[in-house]
Amino acid sequence: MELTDRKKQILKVVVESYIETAEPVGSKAIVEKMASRVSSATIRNELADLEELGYLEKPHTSAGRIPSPKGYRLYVNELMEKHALSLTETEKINAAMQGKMAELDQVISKAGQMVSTFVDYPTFAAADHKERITVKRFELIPVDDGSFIAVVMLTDSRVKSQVLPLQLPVDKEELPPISHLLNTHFTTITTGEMNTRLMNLSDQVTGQWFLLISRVVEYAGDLVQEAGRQEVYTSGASQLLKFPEYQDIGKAQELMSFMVDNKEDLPLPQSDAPMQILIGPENVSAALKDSSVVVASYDIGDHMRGLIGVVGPTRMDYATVAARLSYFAENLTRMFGKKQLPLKEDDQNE
Amino acid sequence: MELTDRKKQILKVVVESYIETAEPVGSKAIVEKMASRVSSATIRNELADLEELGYLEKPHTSAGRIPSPKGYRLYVNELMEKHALSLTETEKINAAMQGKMAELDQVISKAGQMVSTFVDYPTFAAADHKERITVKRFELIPVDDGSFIAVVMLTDSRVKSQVLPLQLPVDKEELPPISHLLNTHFTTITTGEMNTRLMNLSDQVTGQWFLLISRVVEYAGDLVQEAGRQEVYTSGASQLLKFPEYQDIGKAQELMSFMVDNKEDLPLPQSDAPMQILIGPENVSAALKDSSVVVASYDIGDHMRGLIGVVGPTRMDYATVAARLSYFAENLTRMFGKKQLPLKEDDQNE
DNA sequence: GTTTAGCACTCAAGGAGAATGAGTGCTAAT
DNA sequence: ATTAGCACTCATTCTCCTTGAGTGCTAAAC
Repeated sequence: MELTDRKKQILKVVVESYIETAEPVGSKAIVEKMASRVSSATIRNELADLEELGYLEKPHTSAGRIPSPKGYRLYVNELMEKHALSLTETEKINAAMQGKMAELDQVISKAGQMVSTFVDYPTFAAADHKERITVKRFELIPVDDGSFIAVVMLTDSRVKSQVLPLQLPVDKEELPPISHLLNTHFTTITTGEMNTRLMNLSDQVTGQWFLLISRVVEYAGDLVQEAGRQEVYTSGASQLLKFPEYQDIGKAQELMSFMVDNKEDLPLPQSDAPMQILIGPENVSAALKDSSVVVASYDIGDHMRGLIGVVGPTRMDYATVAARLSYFAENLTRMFGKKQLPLKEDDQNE
Repeated sequence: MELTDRKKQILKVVVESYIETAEPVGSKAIVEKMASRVSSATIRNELADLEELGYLEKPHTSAGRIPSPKGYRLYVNELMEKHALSLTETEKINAAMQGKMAELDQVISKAGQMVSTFVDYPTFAAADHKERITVKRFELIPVDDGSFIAVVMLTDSRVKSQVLPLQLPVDKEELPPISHLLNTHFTTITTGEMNTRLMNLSDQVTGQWFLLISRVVEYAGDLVQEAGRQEVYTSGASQLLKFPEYQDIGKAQELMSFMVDNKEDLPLPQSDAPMQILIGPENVSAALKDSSVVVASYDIGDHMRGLIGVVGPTRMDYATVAARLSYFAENLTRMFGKKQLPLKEDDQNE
């Protein structure tokens, strides 16, 4: 059987109507929304065909039709009209993005928050490192006899610091040579290598030095570890509850517990394309089997990619969400992608 | 009318039964759980009295009784038996607390998480500063011609740092005197005062210096501002959905949106006492009018107090929650309260 | 060979009673 | 003061019925 233009037209009407109302769509309703004047009986014949082809489903015999995941897929691929943003919409987005997204750590989560409020769906946000993060530079600052500050700069230009206390007093004069040693031997390597080098060092320096160095290396190791771990932020999760498909508390709780309490376990889709739409069962995660996700990615500096996913029922308003999300992602890349901003200045080729 | 011992006894049975089952409690069920052998008719008379006194309520004429907020209050104040933790419970808590709570920033949120998983209710966590936080020390580290690292140590011993880029190149030699200037003029003062001093400085130093200093002061100002702002963390919010009282999606969403998306707006109860129970309408926040909160506080260092609140329906298991929470809070104070740990070493009396 | 009118059929949703049963309040006897 | 007993209330559940939206099929019309 063939998928005629009229069948596609009908499928489009069904999808869009169902997205709007969450109610099964009947033949009569379709007639009214169609350009060409045909009778409801004709539509019914076409609907039967579309169902046989797998694009539509019936909740029960005497209900209208709802789109199947395959139906949504066709809609998204071929039928959906690229929704252009209105001037007021772009203005609102631009205004929102003016805000203070200076701190790199905050960019990712803030971006997710903004998208969530703007598309009216829950979102998750994360960042992918293209390369492994290591320590780029150490610096030690004396505080008093019993403690000092360790400053650790990572390859992604983030700088972390903490007061580290010591059992033994340390001479201020000794800190510069120690940090020199750290910089020459403990940068650009993995935590594993750090530990081996630390072991090798144990009989080459005084116990005093060794103690201090191992404290710093431990701290740096934690940082590298933590930086490598994918931090996932979510925003607007409570909006899920407003959708009729999550009125069933069981369904709601399943997804909700992922979104708010087990963000780490959310399997993030790989993002080769700038934008990707995952419909229902296309999601790997079982918790998302009845939901859809629209994911976009954007550049952060030269070595990181931010990821924003919009989560909703399969009946999500793909056209609007996709339009707004991609506009956001493009602007984020524009703002943070190049190494022009306060965020980033890798000078590895020095 | 008087509140006899038997009435109290009955009230206790009603509260505990209702906490367990979430079903109105009838006179017959009460008889079975009472020590003294009386008939259900007698209980009914007593129940009528208790209702008249405002301790109980009826959902409708032919249902059993449920406790009113006043009833819960009496229960919590007088009737509740202090639930002692079993050995396995304390062991589990102790084991959980061994974990890595080293980073001060993480202590607060981690504490909330642990309590949530341990009491099986959602929690919020925050920290209260007893004193205003200001900058304790500045340090500037050269990176390259175009940028430097600003290290800012706050009075609560947290150290924050960031790469700050500059338009003009800066001589490494100039950084020490600049940080000396910052340390003598911009520590221990409010952001407002920082700005006035910055203004005064404008015609006393070169434009070069001024630019650099104002970048640092701006950064420090943001930090102080941010440190002053109450950060609120929540954990386990999705557990709310498992309680029958939040099966009504409207109710659930109201509280949920506070817990996951507007944490900042959660009005935190003041914590003079080490532990406080707020029942239903005793909560100031309208969103919590039908819920109860058990709050405990613990010391972090000498100048901070952590706050953990357990959120649940008014039908919350006060005895168990209170016991576990207070055990946690005491241990947290033991772990972080004194200035012995990696966290804290204020030497203001030096 | 489409298209359409017409009709029988299906089935969820909603409403009206009726039965059930848990629970009450009251009264009169203990 | 307590209790047995009884009439009463009312949410819940079930059944039965109606309604109406929607379908599939057939036979005629285009």
